[in-house]
Amino acid sequence: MINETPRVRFAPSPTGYLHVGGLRTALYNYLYAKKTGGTFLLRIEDTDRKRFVPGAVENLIAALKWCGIDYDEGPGKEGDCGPYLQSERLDIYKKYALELVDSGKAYYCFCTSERLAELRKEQDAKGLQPGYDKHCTSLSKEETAGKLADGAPYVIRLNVPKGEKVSFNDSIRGDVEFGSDTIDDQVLLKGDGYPTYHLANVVDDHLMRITNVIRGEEWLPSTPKHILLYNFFGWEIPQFAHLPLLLNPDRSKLSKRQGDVAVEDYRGKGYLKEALVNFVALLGWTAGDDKEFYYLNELVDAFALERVNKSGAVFDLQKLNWLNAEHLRKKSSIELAAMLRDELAKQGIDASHYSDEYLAAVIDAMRERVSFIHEVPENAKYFFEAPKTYDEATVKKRWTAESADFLSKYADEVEKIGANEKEQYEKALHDCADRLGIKVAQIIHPLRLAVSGVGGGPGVYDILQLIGKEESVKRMRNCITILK
RNA sequence: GGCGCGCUCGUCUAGUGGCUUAGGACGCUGCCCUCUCAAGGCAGAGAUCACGGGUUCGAAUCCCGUGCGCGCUACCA
Repeated sequence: MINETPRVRFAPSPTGYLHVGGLRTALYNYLYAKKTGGTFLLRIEDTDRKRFVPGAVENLIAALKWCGIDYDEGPGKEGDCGPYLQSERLDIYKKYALELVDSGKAYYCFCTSERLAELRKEQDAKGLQPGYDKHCTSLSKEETAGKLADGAPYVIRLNVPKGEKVSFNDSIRGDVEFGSDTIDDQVLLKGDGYPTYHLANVVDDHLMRITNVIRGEEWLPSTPKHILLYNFFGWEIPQFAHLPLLLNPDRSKLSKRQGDVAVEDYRGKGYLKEALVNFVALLGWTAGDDKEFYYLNELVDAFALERVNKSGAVFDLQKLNWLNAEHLRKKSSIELAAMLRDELAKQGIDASHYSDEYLAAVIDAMRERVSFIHEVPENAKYFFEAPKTYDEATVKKRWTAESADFLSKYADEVEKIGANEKEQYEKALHDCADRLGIKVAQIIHPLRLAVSGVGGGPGVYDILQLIGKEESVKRMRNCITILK
């Protein structure tokens, strides 16, 4: 075990967006670092030039930042281990690859992709496991030097020994063992001079003094290659922890094909960062108690790597939605009012003449009834505009032959009210019902319909107070003429 | 195919040999509350703990085998 304060990293390849699975990996690394007083770094693994996406790194960093996950070292936050973009460290990888060649732990390979394809076909036909046949290890030093001098294209491959056991301990899975015969002579340095993941990852984890490698389970099968590399270099092996996968509803690895996978997708759909982070933290980890509502700082206190599960977890939108509603209810009205203002603009509703106080009051009336901010204008547009239509089912259920008359009488009463207070509206309604000798419900339901156009929502008196006396009366009269 | 990992309600999970008639949460159903819709409260349906063998007085929990699922098997990460 490495005896210093923990140093962990999130090492994504910049694909253009932050995958929610990546978010969870980043989060667990972050939580582990914060919990143990360690350091969390961000390293960008951009070693595949074919997959270069402009702006991807910036997007990734922005997404992490939005989630509240700050790194101690990384792009833009140089520590003493930079640069943190692998594409800027090419000479380092080459140096180490060559070192391995010198010690016989790696070798130059000049095989063409055609020969490799042919080899693969043969192995396939014979039912053998695919893998490089060490063909180029038979080259003499002179032959190799000659080819290199001729400028022949080459790669550098790992020289995997035969008949050995490669084992390591995983914090989540315990001891894992692989036979070296099942490990391919992995390419370490590609034809274009870039390293593959395996080389770059091991070299950087060592150089950056990483103590705990916390990454997705998809890396478990290639870990023995990494172990071999650490051993060949004579480096200390970090403690591994392979996280269970995030799954689609059909239990395959969470993919774009079956729904949203990018943090920005969820952000765009109106999910709160607090809810997303909370939800993703619970996919594969629990403190062991019944607590399910967490803020990031609480997760730091509660987190324990030993309590991470072994099996994959389906990304269940229904539970995410519930958590979003929970977090929505805990946020301040002021904060939500600002979000509501943005949302109104997005939905093309002019809210410039509404005060922050008014929007906050609308939030307070609606917050227990929605899971997302965008549902406020969607479900309660009547706080901003008079209803243009009346919900058919509600009209059928609540509007009777006498409704127009009752409502008209109530409108008369409302006009006489002095203060715009919900108690006043309520008192007026009870008085009106008493005088007419009817139940309050006979006015309330048509009233709600008149004022909101729909059958559900906050208490009617709250609605009346919010939209005000004049507007309320106007809506009542208007409804009467339309539905009469 | 090979290698590896996994397997408790539909989903996320608690459970580390007796406290378990397997607990909680989401979702679902019903009731209560109520001017409506929510929220909240209460209740309910929902898991032969993948299956089969062991070990043990006793197993969801330990061991072995089988099955199923998933991941990896690239000059992608």
